[in-house]
Amino acid sequence: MALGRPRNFDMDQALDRALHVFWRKGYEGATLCDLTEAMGINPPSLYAAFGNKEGLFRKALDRYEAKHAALWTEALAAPTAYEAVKQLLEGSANSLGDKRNPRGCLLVQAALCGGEECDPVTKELSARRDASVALIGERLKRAKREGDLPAGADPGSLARFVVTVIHGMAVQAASGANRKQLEAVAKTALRAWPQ
Amino acid sequence: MALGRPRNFDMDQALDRALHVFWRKGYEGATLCDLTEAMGINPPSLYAAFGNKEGLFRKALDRYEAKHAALWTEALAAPTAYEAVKQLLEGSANSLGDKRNPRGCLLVQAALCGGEECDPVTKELSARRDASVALIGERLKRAKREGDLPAGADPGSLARFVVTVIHGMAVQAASGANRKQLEAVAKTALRAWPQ
DNA sequence: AGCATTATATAGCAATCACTACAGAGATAG
DNA sequence: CTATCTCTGTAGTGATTGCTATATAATGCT
Repeated sequence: MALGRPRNFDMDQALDRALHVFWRKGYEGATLCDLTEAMGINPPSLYAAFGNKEGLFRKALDRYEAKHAALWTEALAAPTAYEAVKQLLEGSANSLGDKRNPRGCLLVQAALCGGEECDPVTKELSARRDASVALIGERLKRAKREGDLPAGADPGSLARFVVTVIHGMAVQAASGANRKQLEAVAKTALRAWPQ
Repeated sequence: MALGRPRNFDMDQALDRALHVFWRKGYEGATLCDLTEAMGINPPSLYAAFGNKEGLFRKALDRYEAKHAALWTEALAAPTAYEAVKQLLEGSANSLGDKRNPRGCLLVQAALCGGEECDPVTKELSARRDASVALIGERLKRAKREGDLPAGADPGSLARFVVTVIHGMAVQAASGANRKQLEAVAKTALRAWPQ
């Protein structure tokens, strides 16, 4: 067993609470007072466990992505590229329309921009959003090789379009759009599929 | 002429400078120190002219929208609904890809979420974004009455889709997407047009 | 000139920010 | 038991936040 006094709180639960705060208020908007209160711990415990505010945010971000990983891996494993994108768009609409969660998407609204002190966070979020473009792009390149996409189709542009719509839905969700409206957007976007 | 000591700075230029700061750093991220320095004035002058930080932001927001009004009015005045939406999407791609401006869209990134003190700003931005959905929706309803849209088309959903793509492009632009990539997204989105 | 009025510059306000020094509590090891 | 180690709660750190009190400068009116 570990030496010294044992930790008095559950890491996963505390991280979930922190995630919830960052999700609602963004990186800059979430104060340490907000965070410690929601996590049920005092500042020294937070700093001992997570380093600092940015470290806590990165852990919460990992947790956020882990919760959405299933949707992405399952969607991208679909037999056809169209089916994969359909699952991504509809799954995103469904998730963003879930009223049990805070509105919107953490990767979009936590720090689209901000003061200088949150520059690394802004860059990190940007990189993770770009990663999803690359992920879909790889799936669509494979589809093109397999003849699952018309010869004229551009996997890169198509991937960027899909992610653009998902992030646009995240903005809509942040404004209060409901699941039905988001599903209609997803359905409309699918009409852009080549042939 | 006005009574008392005349103002020593140009309102429009100062507002442009403030807009630029809010555009890059968002509402919370822009400090009064950032703003006064960029505007070339001292805090008392700012407060005398604009009331407070939120008042200044609202004025900057008006100025931002005024600069984009031409694109919208001209696009919505196009003879067909398709041409109107085409101009909106391509115009947005062009504007968001302009490297002379800060990245992204002020209405999206200034305060998608935040601490409690910026709640009215978040709501104001949300309302203005919704207004653009309504604006396009009205144009598309007219198009349907005129037979310019198929009977099965839903003007409301279509309008929300268009705005969703534009806001998604704004997120892409905030991450550094260039004009060419944004134009490709706009082109792909237009394929979703009914019939 | 003298007064009223408005803007400016200096300087600093209370409140809040992210973060930490310190002492004690709770565990293991010997 | 004592020694050692790590976590916890209290209480606060200096820095920065949005904002303002005060005195002075610059104008028009009489």
